[in-house]
Amino acid sequence: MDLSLLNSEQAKAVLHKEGPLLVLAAAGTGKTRVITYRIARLIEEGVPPGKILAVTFTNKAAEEMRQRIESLAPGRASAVWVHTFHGFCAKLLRQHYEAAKVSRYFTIYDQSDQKRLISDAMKECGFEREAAKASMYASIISRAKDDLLDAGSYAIYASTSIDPSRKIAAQIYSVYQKKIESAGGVDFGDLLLKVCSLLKEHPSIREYYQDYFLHVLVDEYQDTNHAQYIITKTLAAKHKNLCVVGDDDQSVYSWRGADIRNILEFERDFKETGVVTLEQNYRSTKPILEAAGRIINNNGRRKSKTLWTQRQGGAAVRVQELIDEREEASWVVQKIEEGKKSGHPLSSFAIFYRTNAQSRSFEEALRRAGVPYRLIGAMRFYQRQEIKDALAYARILLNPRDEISLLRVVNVPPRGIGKTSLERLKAFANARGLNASESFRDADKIDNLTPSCRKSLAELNHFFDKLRADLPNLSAWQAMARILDESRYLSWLEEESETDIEAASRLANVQELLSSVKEYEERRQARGSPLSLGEYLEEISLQTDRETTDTAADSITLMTIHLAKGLEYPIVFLTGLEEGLFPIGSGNSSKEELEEERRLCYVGMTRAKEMLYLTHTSARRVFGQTYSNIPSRFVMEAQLSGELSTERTRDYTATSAPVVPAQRLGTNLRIGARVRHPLFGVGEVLEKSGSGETAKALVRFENGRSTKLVLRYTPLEII
DNA sequence: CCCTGCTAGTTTTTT
DNA sequence: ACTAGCAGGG
Repeated sequence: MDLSLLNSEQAKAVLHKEGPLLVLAAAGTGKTRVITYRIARLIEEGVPPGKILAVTFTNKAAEEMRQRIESLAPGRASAVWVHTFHGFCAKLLRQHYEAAKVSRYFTIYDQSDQKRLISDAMKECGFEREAAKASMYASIISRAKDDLLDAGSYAIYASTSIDPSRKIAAQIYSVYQKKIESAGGVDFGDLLLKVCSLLKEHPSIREYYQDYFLHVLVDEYQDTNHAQYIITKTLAAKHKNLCVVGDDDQSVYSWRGADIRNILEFERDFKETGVVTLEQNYRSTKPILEAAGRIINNNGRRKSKTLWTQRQGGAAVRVQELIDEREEASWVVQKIEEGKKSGHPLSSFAIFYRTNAQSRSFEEALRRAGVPYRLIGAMRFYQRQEIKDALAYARILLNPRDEISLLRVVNVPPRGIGKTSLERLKAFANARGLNASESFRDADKIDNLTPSCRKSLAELNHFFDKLRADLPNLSAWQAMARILDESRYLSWLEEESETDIEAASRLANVQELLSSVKEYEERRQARGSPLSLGEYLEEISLQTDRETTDTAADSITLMTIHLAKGLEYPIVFLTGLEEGLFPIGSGNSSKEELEEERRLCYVGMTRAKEMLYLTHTSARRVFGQTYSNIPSRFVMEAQLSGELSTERTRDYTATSAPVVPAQRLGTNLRIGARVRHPLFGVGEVLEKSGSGETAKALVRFENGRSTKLVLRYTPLEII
């Protein structure tokens, strides 16, 4: 192996022999290179590839790592265990389903399935009126699982809490857990939690894996949650060859349970840890690194690192203020067109934003200008209704107890099985202590069903039985094709498409799903074994987005900053740098939350290789209402000189409070009053609504434009 | 049981 | 501003 491509610190990490190793790899310092070289080196030294476990967070990262190992150690990469945490856990649970007390053919429920089930659980507990809070409870339950609190432990914890909502959460958690288990399902948190209990309660299994994995490597260690920490620690306990790579400055997933302490305290947790710090950046120009560095320096709790580069020169980071999000978008598009003229391919541009909603104005501007773009994330392929419908059929075939999926498609296409019939089915099931799926086949015994409904249920049952019987002889694609055909889902969409454009696009998506199954199948066949429907589902239920295979077309990229982590682009636009948007929710956010926003900003900036633009607007429409914004404190922290907008002289910390105190203006403002807005000019108040913080006024301005303004956020002046 | 008009939530980030 | 989910009538 050629080590000459590594700098001395990288080489130190690659060549580190036995014992724990912490690699603090700042942005763009060759983190993936270190981890893949290290694996290749281990293989070269005689470690069997099959006894190396490398864990990543995203499927994309896992795929990339596998490819890079393959190129360094040809023919041996496939034996290395390269997985996401969740993928690894799913594999273990299938392997040890009995010991883990899960159904052999368990279904992995994503967060939308989870939310549905939680709403059901809430109804059952009598919290119907709080249905809107399902996502809140979903997140409470998920965080509890990340912290390894099962329903029982959470109830104990809740009983000592003074917060009454904890007790409600505990009740919902317990009912939810019963439901998901009866449906033979696991959610993302369960994957981790159940593996932890498996390893804890079965010493023989634990010792087997502790023995088995000679080396454990974890990428993006700063994003691990407590459960992942325990899994890692347990697996590496015997050989103590644990190598973690990460950057505390890029920890941006605390809302998902990530605990930054895992990386900050690694040296304390694992005795005699080797520490390597990578600070030489190979990605960005000096001005970009310096600006990013000045910003991240405002964070208190971090392992101090300073990015540096040997590269000389580089264009200054540019800040641009725009009137509103429309102007922001057209300015960015204009810059892209200029860049294209001077020879940059479209693939070298990326637009980043804090929230998905911001993508819309960019999409509109790009479409208007005829610039091709790729939107990453937003409406994920596998989360689309029609895709979930199609997959629900497949899930039921494999896991007949899967109630969620059954209820999802039982009347799609319409089969005359409505709410009332389903209620009766559920009641019938409940009386027998079963879930709806389990008593579904006994439909003929259920009272009060209409004959047509009874007939539909019987037909559906027959359809499932027939396909289940044939399933062992079918490949994933054959199975999917038959499912979509025989369930009449496809022909139904075809019919609908004639009158409904949305159905047409859903049909196109389902057809795309079919071709993507085919693709998977062919890729797998190349490796020698056929792909079963079960294996296909396993792969994609942990996949949030289908990797875009058609990268051939030259296009620019749009995505949230979170999704941008780990990527790089020559020219980056970091947009919407406004107080309240980025950092988001300013005012009432804690110091920790603000520091996470700052890390996110740092992540976004350090994606740029050649040129970085920061934009902010003075007014932005949110929820259909115009808010007036001040530039993000991050703009000031970057201390950029030159082309900075005039706002630079403002005292940001002092003005991060609302521009106009609502109380004063809210009470003084009369209908008919003449007001002045810095952007829209002079106008007249037509209506007032709301009170206190939500007080709004409808103002017609002299340019003819009428806008409802939230007084708290609008710098209106009475004249 | 299906359709239509209303209401309420949505926009923080995702394995 | 937009939409998904729901209540109430056909």
